[in-house]
Amino acid sequence: MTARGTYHHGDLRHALVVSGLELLDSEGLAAVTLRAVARHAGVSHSAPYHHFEDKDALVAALAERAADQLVDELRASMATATSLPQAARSLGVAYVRYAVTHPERFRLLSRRRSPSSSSRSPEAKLAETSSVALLVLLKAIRLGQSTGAVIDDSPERLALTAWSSLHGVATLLLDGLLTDGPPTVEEAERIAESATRILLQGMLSR
Amino acid sequence: MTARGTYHHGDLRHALVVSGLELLDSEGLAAVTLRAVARHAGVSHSAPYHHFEDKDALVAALAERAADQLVDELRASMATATSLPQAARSLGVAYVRYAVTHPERFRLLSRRRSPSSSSRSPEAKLAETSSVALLVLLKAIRLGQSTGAVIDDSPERLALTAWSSLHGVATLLLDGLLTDGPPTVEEAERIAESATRILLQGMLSR
DNA sequence: TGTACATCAGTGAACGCGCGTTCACTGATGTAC
DNA sequence: TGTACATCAGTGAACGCGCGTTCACTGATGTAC
Repeated sequence: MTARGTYHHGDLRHALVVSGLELLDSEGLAAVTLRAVARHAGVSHSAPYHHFEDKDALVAALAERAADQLVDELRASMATATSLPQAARSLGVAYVRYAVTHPERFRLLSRRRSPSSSSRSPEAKLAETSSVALLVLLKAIRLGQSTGAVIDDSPERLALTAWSSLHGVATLLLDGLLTDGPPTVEEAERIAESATRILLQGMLSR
Repeated sequence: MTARGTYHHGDLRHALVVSGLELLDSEGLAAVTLRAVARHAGVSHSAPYHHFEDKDALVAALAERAADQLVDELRASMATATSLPQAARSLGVAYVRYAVTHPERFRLLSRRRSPSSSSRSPEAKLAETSSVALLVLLKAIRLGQSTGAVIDDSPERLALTAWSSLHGVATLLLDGLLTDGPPTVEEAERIAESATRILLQGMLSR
């Protein structure tokens, strides 16, 4: 039986990821160093090398976890929707809410791909994240077009425009440019809902 | 008479800013260290301290220059427009074009305010940058509303939605999520124009 | 159940690195006479 | 025009720091018998 805190056999990898996420959330990506993560987990600075090839691999694991979480929340937000437009609206709000409630994780996911990065996994996850959201938007738009409710434009272009707008809302909220002081979740949801509504209006036939 | 390269009396400060911007453009913000900038300018690593209080002050100067440049380009883009909607469209394209042609400068300007940062100047500039663009959007929207062409919604909300969308387009383009590979200026302009057009449609009365 | 042993997760000293910053200096610039 | 001098921009050695990574080690875990 492993005493708590020794981490022998198996749970240190998980503990390091948790420590890394806590450090990321509280002090930002720059504070996520191998030594700081090990320190935070109560372990020597060389211990992580038994679980991660190098620092990049640890950060990649953090990004992967963050991406999983975002995907889960986006999926959950759509679960209760009873119509596709409503699902799209919930998705938009959930996306922006994730950014505001987990700003550093959102920034980590938004980082550009570094050339020749060690692991491709987090990038793949990010692409998947985009795909999940874009797929819902596309479905809503195509359905709307088939009933004549949505204007006759390229559905991909419409979806990308909506997606861009939500990403812009999220980014500007994090930069503090849309609110006085740090945005509250309520403010963020209200702004996201408003933006989504205007976007939907712009895509409806007249 | 000062020999070229000695920088005695006056031009080193400027040369350091230029070196810093070149380093920023070519290798990103992480590569912008005091020592690297001095090296790039062909000067000892302690020379910058005669012109900048510390590293933050240098980076602040880079941000200020980048903000000035962006404001200039936004203003120039509007100069040739003959109508306010056209001006708004030009503004949107110019904003996204700046982001794509100067990605690292755009990221520097988009960074969140650091708490208790040394100089307030770049932040003020960034706010001004937003103001310049938002002001034009607001003017176009209010004029449109006065003639009944634009829907009767909060003009501030409409302007922020448009602004967010453009910022999102710019950010996603830089992250490579809207194109295969690095976006070309032509792709960026086309996407920005398309997004702006859809947004305008959404704001027109039916 | 007990004992010998192989495995391997975690340790801590050590490495080289580049960083920001300080400081006594030096030598070019420009001014007073 | 020449000379003495004050100024101060740029120098280079030095500092402490935290980083990523390596490596010989040790001691707990779990297995073979």
